[in-house]
Amino acid sequence: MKETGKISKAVIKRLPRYRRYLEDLMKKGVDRISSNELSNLIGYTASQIRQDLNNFGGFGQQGYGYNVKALHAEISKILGLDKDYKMIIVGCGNLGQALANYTHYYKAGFIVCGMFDINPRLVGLRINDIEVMDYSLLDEYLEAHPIDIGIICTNKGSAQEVADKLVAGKVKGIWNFATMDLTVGEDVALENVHLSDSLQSLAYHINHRED
Amino acid sequence: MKETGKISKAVIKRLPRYRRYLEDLMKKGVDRISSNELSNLIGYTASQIRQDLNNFGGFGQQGYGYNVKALHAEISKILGLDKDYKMIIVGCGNLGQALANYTHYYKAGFIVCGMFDINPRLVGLRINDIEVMDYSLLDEYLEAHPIDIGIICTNKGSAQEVADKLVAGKVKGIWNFATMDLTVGEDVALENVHLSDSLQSLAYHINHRED
DNA sequence: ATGCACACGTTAATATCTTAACATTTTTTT
DNA sequence: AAAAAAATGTTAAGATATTAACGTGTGCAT
Repeated sequence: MKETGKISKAVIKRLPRYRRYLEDLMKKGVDRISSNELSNLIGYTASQIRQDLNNFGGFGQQGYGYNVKALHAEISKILGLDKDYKMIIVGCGNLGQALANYTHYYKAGFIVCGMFDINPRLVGLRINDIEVMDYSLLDEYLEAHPIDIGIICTNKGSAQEVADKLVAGKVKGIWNFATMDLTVGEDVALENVHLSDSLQSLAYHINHRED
Repeated sequence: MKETGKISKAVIKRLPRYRRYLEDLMKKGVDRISSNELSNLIGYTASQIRQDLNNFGGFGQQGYGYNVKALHAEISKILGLDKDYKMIIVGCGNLGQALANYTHYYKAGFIVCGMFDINPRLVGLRINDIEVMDYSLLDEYLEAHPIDIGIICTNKGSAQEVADKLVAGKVKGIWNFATMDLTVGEDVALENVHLSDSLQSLAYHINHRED
């Protein structure tokens, strides 16, 4: 693989999408594909596809195109999907519970190891075979179990405190669903899913459809 | 308000974030704020903030700054949050159910009017006071009830079919949670929440934290 | 009342991202 | 076997987006 200099975030955001289409193609038994054909499927220009992929190395072959299976494997590796990730969920309301199931079903490699909540009614519950533990046990749990990803599904009032605990507990990344921007150290990856923002964007576009 | 030419999507994505911070400021009783102070809070450059806001009109005043309450109201209006949106949810698994509650609690103005599922075990259930109807009734429901937003929480195999029904039923926008890119007409707004893509991005960033 | 500092709106410059063009290599066809 | 077609990697051009610079109007202090 080519020396990865500084890859822009826009490129990274596109990689999972490439991967999805390649997966579909694999399932259909397609062996090879050109940037032009991919362009027709995905909707990015062929030029952009070649440009994107070339950030990481020359995966294709002139006159031939790309080997679907090999490219899928390369992208998976770039994204780090050849590894496993241990995750915990903090905040076990509807969304937290949904994610506990979601990740279980859809994403091998992302393993929910524990769940935490402050609500006594939820503590002790088993969701998708994972026990909900009391929030006060979070610190010591993190000390005893190395965790890669912390998922925050609390209300916004608690989110930063939870993030601080996760960072102190040496998680490598945080997946944040709280309606709030978190401050974490440089060495912790942060991915926000602001559902509320997303819905508001949708509202805007609904009102400006003729533009 | 200024004539809205063609506003870039990046700007729109930032508006809800501005709005959130302004809401916090309102709650704290702050009356006025400068682009510099906002910059320190939000993390965008002051220049970008002025640039963004100026796309829609001159909301500030030289030597003074912006009136927090007025700016909040303006942004709300731009986003279309001065209106109500009737929504239905198709696919009532964990995620669909979570959203039924989520939107209820957190977003006045976004009203879940109906829920649909193909699973007989879910049909008839009441979630957050909304009855889950059989999926086969979707078409006639949409004919009888004008709906603004359709939320797709099905698996990817059904997502395009559902989208087609929603479009035929004259929804104005689709909020898509299925792991799939949908094709809809030009006159329908589409907002994707690809959780799986998001998690994969996070994985990438976890593995490239020193860059 | 006058001057100074503040801070917007706007124009200009810079940086980034996307698209197009092309030279080269491989495959396919005649 | 030779020529034509296909399709990459890469360089160049064009388009967007971000940041900086600046002129001007407003408020506050002396």
